[in-house]
Amino acid sequence: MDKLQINEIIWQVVSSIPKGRVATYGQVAKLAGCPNHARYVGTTLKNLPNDSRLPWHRVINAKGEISFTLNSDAYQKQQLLLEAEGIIFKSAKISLKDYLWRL
DNA sequence: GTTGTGACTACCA
DNA sequence: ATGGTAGCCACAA
Repeated sequence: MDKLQINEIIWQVVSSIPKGRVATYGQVAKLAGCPNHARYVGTTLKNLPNDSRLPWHRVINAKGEISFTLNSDAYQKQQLLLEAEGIIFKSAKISLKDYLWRL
């Protein structure tokens, strides 16, 4: 299993996250058949071209937060994309964890 | 080969 | 609940 295939699987898993739901890096790694590679998922997403159609914004960390430094422009961009899908987590009662992708 | 780094996690105090 | 820490592992320099 070479790494190009791993990337393809990761892309496939990410693209299969239902709209309006989110998944953690660990979750994606696991579904891709690579437990303990949560970090690699992040690196992979980082390498994505800007015009990629992949819903990378639906991938968050295990704490149920966006994995960018708070209020960085990348952070705000992701938050915007999420809100565009109806994922609002600024509310006191609702956090990103409430949108976790469950099978 | 070695070292440092990171869009991560699970534990533990 | 919260912060620190130790695993984790691919990748680039």
